[in-house]
Amino acid sequence: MEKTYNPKEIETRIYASWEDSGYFSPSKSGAPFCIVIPPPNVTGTLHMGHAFQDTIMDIIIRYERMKGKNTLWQVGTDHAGIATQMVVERQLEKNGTSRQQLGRETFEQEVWKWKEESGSTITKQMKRLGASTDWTKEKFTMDENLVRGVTKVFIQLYEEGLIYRGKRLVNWDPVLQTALSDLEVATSEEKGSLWHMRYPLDGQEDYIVVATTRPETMLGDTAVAVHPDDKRYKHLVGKHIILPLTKRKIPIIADEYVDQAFGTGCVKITPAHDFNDFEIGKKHGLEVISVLDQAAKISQSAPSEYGGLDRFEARRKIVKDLEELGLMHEIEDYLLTIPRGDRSGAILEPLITNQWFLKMEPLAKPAIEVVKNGELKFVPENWSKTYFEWLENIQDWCISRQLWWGHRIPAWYDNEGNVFVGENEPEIRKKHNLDGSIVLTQDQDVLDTWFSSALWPFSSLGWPDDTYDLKTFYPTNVLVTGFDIIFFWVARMVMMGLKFMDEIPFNEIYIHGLIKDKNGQKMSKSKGNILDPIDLIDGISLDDLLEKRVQGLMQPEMEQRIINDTKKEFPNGIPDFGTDALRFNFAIQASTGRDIRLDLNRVEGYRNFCNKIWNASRFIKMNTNDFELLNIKDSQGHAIDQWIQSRYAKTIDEVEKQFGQYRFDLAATAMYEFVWNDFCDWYIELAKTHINDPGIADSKKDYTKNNLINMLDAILRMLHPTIPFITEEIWQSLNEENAKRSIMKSVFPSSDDWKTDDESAENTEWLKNFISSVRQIRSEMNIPPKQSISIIVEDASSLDCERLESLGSFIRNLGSVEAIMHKESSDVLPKSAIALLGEMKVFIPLEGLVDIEEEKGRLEKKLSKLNKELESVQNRLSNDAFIEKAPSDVVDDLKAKLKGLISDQSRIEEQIKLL
RNA sequence: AGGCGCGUAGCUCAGCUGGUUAGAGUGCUUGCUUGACAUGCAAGAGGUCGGCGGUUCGAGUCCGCCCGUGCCUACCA
Repeated sequence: MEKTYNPKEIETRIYASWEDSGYFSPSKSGAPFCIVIPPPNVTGTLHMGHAFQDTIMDIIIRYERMKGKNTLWQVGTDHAGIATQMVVERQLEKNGTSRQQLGRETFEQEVWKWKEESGSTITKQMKRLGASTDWTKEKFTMDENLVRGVTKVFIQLYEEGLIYRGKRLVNWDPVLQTALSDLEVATSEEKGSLWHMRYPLDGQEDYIVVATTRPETMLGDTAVAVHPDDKRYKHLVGKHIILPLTKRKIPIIADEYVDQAFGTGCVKITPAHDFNDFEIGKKHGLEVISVLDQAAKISQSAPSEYGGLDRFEARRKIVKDLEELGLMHEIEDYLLTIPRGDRSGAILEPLITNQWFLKMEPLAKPAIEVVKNGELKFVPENWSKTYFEWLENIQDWCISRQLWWGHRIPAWYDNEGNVFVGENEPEIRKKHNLDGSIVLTQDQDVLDTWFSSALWPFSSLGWPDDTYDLKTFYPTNVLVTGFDIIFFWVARMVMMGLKFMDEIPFNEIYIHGLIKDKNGQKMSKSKGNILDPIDLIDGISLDDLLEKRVQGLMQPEMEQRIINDTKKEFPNGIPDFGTDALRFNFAIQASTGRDIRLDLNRVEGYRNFCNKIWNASRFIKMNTNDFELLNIKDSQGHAIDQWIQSRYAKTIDEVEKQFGQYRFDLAATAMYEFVWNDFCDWYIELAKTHINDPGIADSKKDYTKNNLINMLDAILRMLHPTIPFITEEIWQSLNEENAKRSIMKSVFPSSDDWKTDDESAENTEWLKNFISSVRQIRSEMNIPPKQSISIIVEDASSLDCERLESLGSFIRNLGSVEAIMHKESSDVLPKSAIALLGEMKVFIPLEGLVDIEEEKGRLEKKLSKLNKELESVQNRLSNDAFIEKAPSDVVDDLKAKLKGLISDQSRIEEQIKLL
């Protein structure tokens, strides 16, 4: 072992050896256990959220693998239609071309090229994180079998009447020029205006006032609506107004949808450009006039002076024109909800277009049922509520996208517009008996990316082929994901799994929190607060970090702020913490909360933890002749050995319990505390004394030496799922046999492996308390650590005496005590500091060491603390209701405690008097 | 508007079905070049658990209201 812990060197070397070993592949023995990865965007990079999620999945997989399961962590990436197309288009733009100039086929080739170039980034990052995914089975959502799967699913759903095509109002992104599903709409509150416009009544000199946030849509108004009970307007229902600028005569209708209290109580109805208006239009048989084209420019169906104007230019012109006509009643500042595309950020436009839809209700019902009946569980359970809420109010899913990158919709049209759905053109011709004279053209659209992602749990395992993986691993065991994609992905996978596999895709859904920055802000490129997990692993200079954060900013005006914030938060850049430290940090932060704030100070703390493990191992190596296990006759060992074993057994039970309920934070805490506090701070220190005690026979010491090695081995195996690299490195160096194997294929420890001797364990607890008391006095009395002291004990029980006899050397060593004396009744006690240990008094003579007054002060402080507690205990015990109603063991415990407190109190008081 | 979550030490967070003196990491103070580790060791200070009320023998924990804060869903022009 190297003298210093150097994570980087260890980690890259070890990952390569794992990959070569083939250990990530299923062992094909034992019960199957499988996780499919939420496929990241193929051209993306790994962010902190991925790193966190991957760490959790890897902990689970490594744990189950060590438990002897036949494990598969199925890995792969998503083609991410919109995101990827956008990136490539931006690149083309830089090179002075566009997808339109290239044409569809060339463009697709360009995307594939880009995918090949950048697709490995995320893979490389995952490897740095130690992900034990089976890379030989890596899938991509546009792989051959997945394409076949998507087609098969589409055809079947179409044939069952669940997929249909229709001219509907959809969320339209005028920048990307594609339809989006409801889920891809991100609404934000933004400042705007509410324009109150006068609409002249037909044949009268009067007008009514309507309010709108979007005056440009007035060109497409086909009615004005009022509430049927509204007395102000009752007489106008059935009459008409003359729509300004277009001179169109449109009716005044009555509909309960109208809120009388809002604005004037009159609503303009534009069925082609508003979802509500569309419904009202349908109900009242209104004309649908679309006045915007796909780029959100005014279309030819509007008066020619507006034709071709961008929607916002049109707005300004219309407002101006109405003002000139004296028809603008009032303009009010207004806060409104703006729908934006979650990818492009463009303001969306409700637009009438031909799209493909999937009927959701029949699919949603069984998906609700499996969670209701407990077949499928959310962890934490509460998330099922969110899941139900969405599924119970589900809308049909617009699955077509006007993109070039994705799964092409398997539908063809003839010249008359007849639709044929099938695997390919020849098949369709055969099936429908269409001869060569009939021209068929394929639908130009592709499917929503989530359509193929919904099949992932089975398509990634080989479906529609009947593969070993599919047979063995479906349904998978657990899905690990964030709450932000419960609708997008989780619910849809459940629906598709039930529909096409007749089984749920996974038994449990573990929903974890989202990684936020130090200030609780979501990490995003635009905020400039993103961190690359690799930069926490390898470290990064401030300059490099700044460069990364301001590169390719969408809003360059943010640059200065980002630079300032970054300089403030990371004045010296980020140090290299290593993968294991980052993983341990993720594990210990993985509690049930929704936000996980990254705190580099904590990561540093866990880097120190790794360093601690490293050095403890070095110590053991040095003290055991290179981890050499000795032949021993002693089967029990010393009390300290029994104690650490029993602590270990408790810890491993705790770890298993917490892993079982996805509380990686509690498991990690238990491991941390055991390793550092129990093993390093106490056991190793005690073992030093034991091993170096010349009065003890080597045969006795050998047990402890072996125990150090065996405990280390068990600790490494316990820690391995969480911090795989350092544990592998040390474990392989334990002996020659290990060097040829891997800790990842070793057995996860069990408490059954350790006999625990409570009596020995208690002796050691007593010893710890004794040493702590001495140290406490030394420290509080400012007795230099090197200065040896003598101690005198009084009122020692026979057990105390026995323990002092057998464990005295530890006290002398760890407390810098030169002599321990028993006070005889005739002895005169020198002025001393006192500690109480049960019935026993421990005196430290202070002559020549410290001021007596100081000890007095110390005791008085102790006494006042004691008195406070005593008071509270007495109060409770003097309460009859408590005695009567509280469980007897609680009462008994408290009574015993009272006794102890009273004894301590009187003894301290006595001592104060003595001083 | 509805739903969900959060508010515990300076900071980042635990605290399970209510029961000793509310814990950890980090930071802070004091003392230590201890033969594994100063990425360390030992000791210590620091909290009226957001507020008010209720249930209970007993509340950080359960209930209600309020304040602050975050997220999700929804058709107010």
